[in-house]
Amino acid sequence: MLRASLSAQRYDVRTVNDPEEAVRVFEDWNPDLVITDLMMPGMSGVEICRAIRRQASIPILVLSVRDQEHTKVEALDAGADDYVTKPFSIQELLARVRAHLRRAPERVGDSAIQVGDFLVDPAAHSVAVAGRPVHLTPKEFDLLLLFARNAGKVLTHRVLLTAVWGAQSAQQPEYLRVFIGQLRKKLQGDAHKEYIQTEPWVGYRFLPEGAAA
Amino acid sequence: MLRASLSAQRYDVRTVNDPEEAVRVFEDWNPDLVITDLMMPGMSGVEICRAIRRQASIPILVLSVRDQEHTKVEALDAGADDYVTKPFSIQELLARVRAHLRRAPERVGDSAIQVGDFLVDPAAHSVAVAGRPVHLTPKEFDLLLLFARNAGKVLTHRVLLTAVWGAQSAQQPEYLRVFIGQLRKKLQGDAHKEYIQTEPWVGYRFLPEGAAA
DNA sequence: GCGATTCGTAAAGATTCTGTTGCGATACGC
DNA sequence: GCGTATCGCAACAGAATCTTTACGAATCGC
Repeated sequence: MLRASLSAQRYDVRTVNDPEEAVRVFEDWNPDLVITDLMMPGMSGVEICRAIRRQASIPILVLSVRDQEHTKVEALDAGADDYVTKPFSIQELLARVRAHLRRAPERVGDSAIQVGDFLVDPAAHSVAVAGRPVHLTPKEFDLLLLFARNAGKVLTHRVLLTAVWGAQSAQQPEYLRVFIGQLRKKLQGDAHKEYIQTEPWVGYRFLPEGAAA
Repeated sequence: MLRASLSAQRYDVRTVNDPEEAVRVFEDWNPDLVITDLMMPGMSGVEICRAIRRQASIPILVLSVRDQEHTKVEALDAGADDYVTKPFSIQELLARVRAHLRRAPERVGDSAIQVGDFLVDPAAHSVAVAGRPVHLTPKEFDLLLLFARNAGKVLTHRVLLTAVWGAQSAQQPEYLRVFIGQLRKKLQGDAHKEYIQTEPWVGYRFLPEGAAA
């Protein structure tokens, strides 16, 4: 029924019945949005959220009969963007889908980013600076990815912290100081370039071209 | 109660009671997320969504006692990103807030302003005068941004002070004197132009084209 | 003209932020 | 089970910014 309604709105829809098929279709097809049930044979919806989040940043909409608080919180914190309790109105669901897709064009895809001296590949979790491969830990990588996607702009402490460490850590700028330091050290290499500028009281700015140190 | 819960999570919260105050606080303060009731005296939540969408792309979360399908659809299509029906669980609301803020860095929206000799870019926190980049501290930048957005108009002391230092500092014109002086010094460069004019007993006027000194 | 208020400028003091280091806890692979 | 890599967290010196004060010059009302 859901499928029919979505198709009627001229969305291109694929339905799957088990997690394995989901993974396969997901990788082959690169959807713009995922709607999943919390109860799936073999893998919970929460695990699905996490699995998708590792690969892509598309909106995830979770459906469930369960209306319990902690279930919702868990799913949302695992990366879901919305949680709709059954039974739900089709019109509402379509409106929510529209709302999430409205944001879609603003989202940078998960393809590799090349800016300035940098090549950042989210899929491979690899980074190269001026041709030289650099090994980054997951948190360092998240940080750099965010910078690469917003090259030239100042990212505030709060934005960086919420994106990498979660909203509850938004008041801990110590983390940032430490990881910015590590990133600078790893990125610098031989060239005496300064890739990450400090904007005191505000945040940091990433210059992929580098600035004379 | 909502305010207390959000503050407890160390969010910086402002509560308003009517649409006019909402607009004022919104413009002065530039929040990262808005939570609004659908029922407000004087302006419907739907209108609020539209009004905010015209200016910014931050997430809007609508609360309401109304659980009717067409109400939800209307709000979501008007620009709301989420619709939560009362009574709701605080934990769920907090989780939804986290989910929306997680997306925040992808929406660094404000576009640069170009007027006269000036290029002011809020996203990059950068300023250039006649092509020459100028470094400004945060307070200086806020001040210049306000001027750039109101080029040619006289901004009163009170307006400037409340915008940059907050309402409680509206009676401290010393701040202004000091910072206007610093701005003039930094902006002037070689060209002997006067960009900020004093309007005695009233305030200051910004002329992006510059006037002969 | 004269007093009162405001304005411009400089500098010192206080405050907050930043970069760095180090250590223990935890998770992971072998 | 063990070693390694990563993360969270605290402490510190140093830097950048903000606040406050002071004083001469300019402006206004009378």
